[in-house]
Amino acid sequence: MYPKKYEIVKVSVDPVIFTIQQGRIKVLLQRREKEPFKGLPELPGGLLLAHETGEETLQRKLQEIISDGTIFFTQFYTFTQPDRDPRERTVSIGFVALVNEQKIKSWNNWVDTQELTELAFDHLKIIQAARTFLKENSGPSLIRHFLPSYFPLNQLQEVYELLESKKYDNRNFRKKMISSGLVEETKKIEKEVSHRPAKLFRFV
Amino acid sequence: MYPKKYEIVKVSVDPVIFTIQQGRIKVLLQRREKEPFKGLPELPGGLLLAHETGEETLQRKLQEIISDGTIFFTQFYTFTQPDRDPRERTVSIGFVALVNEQKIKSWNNWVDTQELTELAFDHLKIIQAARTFLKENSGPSLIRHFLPSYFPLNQLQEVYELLESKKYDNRNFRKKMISSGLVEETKKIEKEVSHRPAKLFRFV
DNA sequence: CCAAAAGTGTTAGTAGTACACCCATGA
DNA sequence: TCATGGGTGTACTACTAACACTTTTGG
Repeated sequence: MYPKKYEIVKVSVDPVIFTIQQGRIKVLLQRREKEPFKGLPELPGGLLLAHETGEETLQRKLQEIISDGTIFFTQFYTFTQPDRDPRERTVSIGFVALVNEQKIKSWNNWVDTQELTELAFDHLKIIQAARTFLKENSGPSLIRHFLPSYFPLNQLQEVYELLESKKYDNRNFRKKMISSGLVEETKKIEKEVSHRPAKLFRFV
Repeated sequence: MYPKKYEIVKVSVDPVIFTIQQGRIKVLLQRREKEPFKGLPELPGGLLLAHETGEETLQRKLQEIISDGTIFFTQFYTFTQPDRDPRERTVSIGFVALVNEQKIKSWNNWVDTQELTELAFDHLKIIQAARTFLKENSGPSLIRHFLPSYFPLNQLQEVYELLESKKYDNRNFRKKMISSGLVEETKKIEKEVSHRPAKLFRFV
């Protein structure tokens, strides 16, 4: 059987960074500066350096991009198609990262997931896989990262509805959330809105 | 910022192959033939070859080991600790694979997950992560792979109880399974048992 | 006839679903 | 006073949970 040709590869870390703004799910992309795929949008990933775990590489990349080290992320799949990078073989560890919109300064590079066009490499496929992961794992432990610390219940409902592509009855949703014990009412209320201000809740 | 030292690594695929026998969860290990960790048990993994996806590498390994190409498997996590292989950097893509006991010819290399001793590399950690994955994702789509095509409902219940470490009420469990529409009664019955033979069910 | 595991029904409680109107605020 | 989104209760249905005895087979 031997000898076999063991593949020596580079490893990249590709974060699909999601946020929700104005009822739309958006991802952060950057414009690719080099060939191949020069000029096309790509995920803001990077290669693994010596002595770094994948999680550390990601953390370093997130600092460069968002300069806020407290972003939630989790691995979801590793992409190994031999020809996914035309130059040399690169395995990509896919991460999902979640940011709430208040942490975002500029909306320049955020693209609606429903309006994605041609992307570099297999990044479209990676984003779709990330979106599927998000849908299949929607639950308080992920969803909370889309929201600020204090939020109205209706905003929480909107996030659920978006991620799961379904509607909830407002009264039943509220009852369930409150009785679940995962969220609690606070004394804060919404401000500067031209309608009845909402009570703000937080995760316990 | 540049130049940076991009890490060039090998990629291995490490399957945690589970089965259930005599009410115990077991994993397949092999004895390591080379240094480092010579003589210790290890996962039956292998390195990625040129032109292979991780899934193809795994398929090839499974053929070598079990000679039955119809084994269910799924990725669960990629391990990137820089020093996890003391020789050279190796990233490991962890897979969970599930086999039903009837496909197993020899029980030589199967070890009870509760009796694991010192293993090569970080393979103990990988097995524990796989076990957690299994617990968190227990459901018909995974559990069915532990069972033969035709099985008694009580055996299905045992599998659930083992993986989730909890007990179900026998009557309620049966009602739920049958009314779920995921399993159906067949005309086959258990044979050569010294007690009332069970009706056999199958997944639809 | 004994041992061993298979199989079965009813009731009470809990959780989910459907549904329509009034409330508080700013403009 | 109007427009906008916030906030509430009740009745019905469906699922979950608790619980003990009879049945079928081989030895």
